[in-house]
Amino acid sequence: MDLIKNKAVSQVSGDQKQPAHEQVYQTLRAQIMYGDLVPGQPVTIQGLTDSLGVGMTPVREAIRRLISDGALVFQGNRRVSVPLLKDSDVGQMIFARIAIESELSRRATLNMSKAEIDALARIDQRLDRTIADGDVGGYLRLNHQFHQTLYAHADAPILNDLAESLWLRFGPSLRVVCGRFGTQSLPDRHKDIVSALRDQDPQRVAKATAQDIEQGMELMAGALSTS
Amino acid sequence: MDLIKNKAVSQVSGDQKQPAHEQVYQTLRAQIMYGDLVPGQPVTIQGLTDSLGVGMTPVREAIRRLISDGALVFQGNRRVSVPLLKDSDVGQMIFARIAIESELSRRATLNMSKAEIDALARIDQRLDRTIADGDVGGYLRLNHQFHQTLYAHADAPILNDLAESLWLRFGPSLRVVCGRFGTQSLPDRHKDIVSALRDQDPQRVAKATAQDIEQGMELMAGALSTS
DNA sequence: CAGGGGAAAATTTGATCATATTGTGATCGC
DNA sequence: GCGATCACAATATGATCAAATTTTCCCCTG
Repeated sequence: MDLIKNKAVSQVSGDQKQPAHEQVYQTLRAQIMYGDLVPGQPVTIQGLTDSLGVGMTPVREAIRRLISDGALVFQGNRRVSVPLLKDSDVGQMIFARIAIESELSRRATLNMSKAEIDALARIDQRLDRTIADGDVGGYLRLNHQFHQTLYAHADAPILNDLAESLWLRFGPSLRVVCGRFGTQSLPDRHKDIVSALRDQDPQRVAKATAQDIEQGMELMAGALSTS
Repeated sequence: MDLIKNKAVSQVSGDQKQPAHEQVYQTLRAQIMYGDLVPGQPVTIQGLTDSLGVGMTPVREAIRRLISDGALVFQGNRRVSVPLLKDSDVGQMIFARIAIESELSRRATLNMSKAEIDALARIDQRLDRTIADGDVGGYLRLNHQFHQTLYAHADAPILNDLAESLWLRFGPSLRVVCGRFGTQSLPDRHKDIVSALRDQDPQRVAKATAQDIEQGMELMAGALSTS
């Protein structure tokens, strides 16, 4: 929905001479990660060429990239759709996210200045407001931004790629869960993370990150199994 | 080198009407993982269309997928090349591989029948022969096949994807190391893995896998830092 | 005579290619 | 050494072909 709108926005925003296939990739990526596309929903090339106003080659390339990312799945009959997670998928993700993102948090801890920690705390404050307002879209974006900002300081591009790949996979399902249960019940261990960061205590930061992840994912697992 | 040869082979082998972009992807993926392409070597679209005998659209799609896999890197000026690992990259990979692949081993242990363990042991025997013969290409393929076969029994597609992504990233560099030091010095904890599998001891399987990974990766790290 | 099953046509979507356009790097002249 | 021009490679589009799904219509059966 409103795919054309997004294109217009991306044209206005300060993008200078980025190739079209990159634009399409970023646009679709955001739509998937923040749940604008429903799990199970089919994604067609021609539909995107029409709504985005670009040729089919850039669209095809963007779709291929997203398939390799695990953000889209190839359904055999050369149909592509947004993946729907199973219970066992969530279990694997809990394990992988805790392993990788705890390590990213640990590595980031000693690299962050006071100002950078403050910036992180400000993101969390805005996040609280979205939860209070029941703004699901805002919550998804800011929650991702919080973790992304933290992990960026770990200076570990490969681990970062792995983490991003996982976020991309559970994004659509998380949206569904939030839509069903609202934002009130969402856990938020971010206060603990920020506090541990100020103390420069890598172990506590990693532990708090793991708890944040586990609570969020368990909630999702529960919601998916009762669907 | 010999890109046309590979195409011919893939046409002969039992592939029935797989789309060309999938073929190209598989071909390039194998060439990267098993080190037929040297790190730092530029990859051009037109070069591949000529050597593979297909149009540029399938080639473009395959390259995009491999970039998302981390198997190729986009060098900014719309140049694409095989990545060259840095020390810190190897450090991240050691952590991620041990975390993910140990878990895969653990999960696979109780799922494997006696016959399947025997098949794994046979792969390892063939592997020993390639080491004795100094057959680097054969070693890379069989080593991968050993781990891949083991992990396939874990029934964990997401963790499997993550592991494959990592293998794809260090493949070219591993080839370089093997080429420099030969196959004699390569570690092989596979005997321990098989033995622990026969005992149905998940913890020992995981431990042996972690040791196998650590030894191999440390060797690679040492070789890369002295280059 | 009505309802359901199946086959064939039509529409929709995907895959590939050929071509035009644009941007980048290199070379040659000043 | 610096700047303009030239050549080449990548990007993007539209056209064309192939495959799959859906729809429709006819025939058979109850």
